[in-house]
This record gives sequence, C-alpha cells and structure tokens, in this order.
Amino acid sequence: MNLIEIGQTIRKRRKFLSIMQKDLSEITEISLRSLIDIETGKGNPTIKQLNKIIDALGLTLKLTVEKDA
Amino acid sequence: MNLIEIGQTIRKRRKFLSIMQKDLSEITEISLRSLIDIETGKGNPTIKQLNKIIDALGLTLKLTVEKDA
DNA sequence: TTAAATAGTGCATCATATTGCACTTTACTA
DNA sequence: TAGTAAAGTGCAATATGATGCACTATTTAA
Repeated sequence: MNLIEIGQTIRKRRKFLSIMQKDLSEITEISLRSLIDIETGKGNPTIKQLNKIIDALGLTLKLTVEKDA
Repeated sequence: MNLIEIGQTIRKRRKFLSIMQKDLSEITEISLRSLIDIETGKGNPTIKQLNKIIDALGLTLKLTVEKDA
C-alpha cells in the first residue's frame, strides 16, 4: 500500500460516496490543497491526517503481519 | 488503527524478530529517536516513514472499506 | 461549443515531523 | 547488586508536510 494506491483508494471511495474534494476538506478539516495532493499521490501525509480522511469516508486502516488476503 | 496501536504493532513485531531499535534504525534509515517516538505512540509519522518500517518488519498496510475482519 | 463546477498547480509561509546530541531510565545478566 | 545494554527524554536545528492564494486545466451540463 504505497502513496499512489492510498490516493486511489481514497478517491475511489470519495466518488462512490458522491462527495466533492471541497466537502471532504471541510468535513476532515484538511485543506483542499492537501487533499488533492494526497489523492494524486503527490503528498506524503501523516497518520493523523490519513486517519481523518479514513474516518470521514468509512475506510479502515490495518497493519498486520504479511500474509492472508 | 491509531498511532498507539500502530506503535504497539511495530514493537511487537520487532521483538518477535529479535531486533533492537538501533538495528531497525539502520535498516530503515530512520533515526533511532524517531523510531522510539513511533513505537511509544508519541510520533506522528508520514506514510513514507511508516512504509520503511513495514517493509523491514514484514508487515502489511491495508486500506479498505470498513467491514470484514 | 460555451459557461460553470470541480480538480490540479506554483509558490511563499507556517506548522510540525525528523534528526543528533547529551543525558536519564529501565532491563539484563554476570 | 554492580555493570552493561537497550530504551526513552529534552532540546535545538533542519527537513518537510500543511496551508492559502492566485491561477490553470479538466470535467460536466446547458
């Protein structure tokens, strides 16, 4: 799960929920500028920032031993 | 998966592999200081930093829609 | 097409993560 | 229980993420 994949996952989920970047920006209190960078894989967000987005979009972050599906 | 849980998961895995923080520091090219902060949940690392650790310890990061186990 | 809405960029500034160093604390073990 | 290794802390300096603004590009709808 690299920065590109994370950005893609976020964008895909956001669009599925029919939310604009600007709305997500207000919900998460992350700047529109940073959201764009994250979605396009150009940013390198901190866990705190990522968790705000994850919470808003109903996503889950998991850190496990390498294995399973 | 918050910062505390991430730190705990990393520490648990590092100990399972019998690696010292100093060794992991050299392998990942992350300062010992930062590693300590991350393991103790006091840091707020970027995805890049986290991925270095994940790779070194054979862990996996997943971002999925909230559901499943 | 054109117009409007949404998304993306360059740049400067501010906030904060990262680091090294000196030192303290905690865990091991001879 | 003294000595050593490993882990953790406070602080200052540096690197870099986060943000706002003005602007451009792309997408969508009339």
